[in-house]
Amino acid sequence: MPDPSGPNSVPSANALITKLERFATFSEVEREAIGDLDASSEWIAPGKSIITAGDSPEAVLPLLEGLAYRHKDFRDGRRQILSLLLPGDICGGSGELSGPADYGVRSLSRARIARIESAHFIAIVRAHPAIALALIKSALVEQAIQRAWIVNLGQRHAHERIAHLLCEVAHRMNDCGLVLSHGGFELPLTQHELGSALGLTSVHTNRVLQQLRAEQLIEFQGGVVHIHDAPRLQALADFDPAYLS
Amino acid sequence: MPDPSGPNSVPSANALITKLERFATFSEVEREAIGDLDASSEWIAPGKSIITAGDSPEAVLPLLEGLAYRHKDFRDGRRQILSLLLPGDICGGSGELSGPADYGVRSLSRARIARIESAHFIAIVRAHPAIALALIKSALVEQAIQRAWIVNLGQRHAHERIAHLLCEVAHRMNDCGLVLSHGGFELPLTQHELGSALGLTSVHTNRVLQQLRAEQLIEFQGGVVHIHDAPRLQALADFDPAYLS
DNA sequence: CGGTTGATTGAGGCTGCTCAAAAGGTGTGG
DNA sequence: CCACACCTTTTGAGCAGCCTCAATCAACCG
Repeated sequence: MPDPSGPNSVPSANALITKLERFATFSEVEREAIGDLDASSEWIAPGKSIITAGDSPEAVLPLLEGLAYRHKDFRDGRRQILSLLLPGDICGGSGELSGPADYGVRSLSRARIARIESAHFIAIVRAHPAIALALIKSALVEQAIQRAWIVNLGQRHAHERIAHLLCEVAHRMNDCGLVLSHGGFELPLTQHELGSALGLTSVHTNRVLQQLRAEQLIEFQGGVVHIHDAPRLQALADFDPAYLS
Repeated sequence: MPDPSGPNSVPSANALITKLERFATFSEVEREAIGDLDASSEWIAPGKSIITAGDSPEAVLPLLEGLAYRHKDFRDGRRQILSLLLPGDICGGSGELSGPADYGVRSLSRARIARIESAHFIAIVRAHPAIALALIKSALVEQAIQRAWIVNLGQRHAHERIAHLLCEVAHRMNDCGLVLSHGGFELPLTQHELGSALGLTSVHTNRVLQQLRAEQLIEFQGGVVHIHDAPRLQALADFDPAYLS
């Protein structure tokens, strides 16, 4: 049944469905239940706030296109980036599902965000066990990623931290089909932001990036990452991609 | 309908049900679906391995009584404690739900662990949307706790880290009814293990604990924690308990 | 009482931080 | 097309929080 491309016939596959289908097989009924998120979606410019700490959007906000990150800011200026969000990831939510956000979310690039009202989201989960299971599995993978960050911040040295984060992102970008033809990928973080994800200052991040560049391991410029020697980078980071799936 | 205390009539309330009921209201049907975990449970001595990294237990292992922790070990001896597990928490699982464990789990005290076969667990989730939702909410809280650890490790100084972790544990212990009559609680970690949770060496952990003790903030000895000045400790840690529920 | 584990103390060193400034890039307005 | 502002990257110098190595002390246990 090729090309049912009449307008409004079949909702276009969106990043959320694509991601959840990594964890479960959905029937057409379930795909329709998640529905046409394009309809509710909105484009956001780079660097804009999607969720502010303390917000209660009363909805679930999946990221359909573009990149974003969660972050926690201190009053005194310290800032920690908590996670990088790729298409299919859920930026956050609240309402019946959870309390007000304990973090903010910002777009890294032009990004498209959908909006599923909390009550509707819960109704979907109640009605479709396959979706509930996929969400649980997806949450478990997200926990594994967070554990990897805990290990990174708690035990690894600066160059190991950078290496590990870039290995993780490279894999996740690949899963999202976001690796460019020449093998690099777009990651429009400043060195200051990269440092905030790694628990390092921008000064130190800069110096270590220069070392890694000098060793022909990676390149990080203009918001594009090139990994020149993946095996050596993975060895340096002690990276094992098993946790990402 | 008081006291149906005939043998094998109503499964005794267990810590897993108690925890999930913080997130949803269960009917008797749902409580029975989770079932009598006592039957499948086993006591484990302190300091024993419950899950070994790389394991695939093909089951979900809820902690019913006692304390445990997840940890990741490096070949070179570095170790990071990833989370503290209290009664009601799920130590881990694998099988259809997730890949092999990327972490190990050890008991901190005498502990009772239940075992729910993966296939059975998935059947329960499929059949009971209320349980699925409670699991999702529970996973979201666990993610929030992990984010707090990321912030701790990435941005806070040693004394702030210790303060924040103890605030978190005090709250969670209280939720589990594990705060002792005199206000303290049992946390049988060595200073070395506490350091492993905080990304610090045991030597530095020791010195900072002495400072906090000297400032009349806390006491940490013989596996028992006393918080002498909770408001000041929370201020030091910039602790806000909202994320724990 | 020796052995083991954990807490404590000391001295010295390194990773990563702070403060400060300069250099390079980019967009805007005159 | 230049001047200017702004942001990011880069570099330098000095400092400090935390680490490493090592030894001692205290408690518990067979």
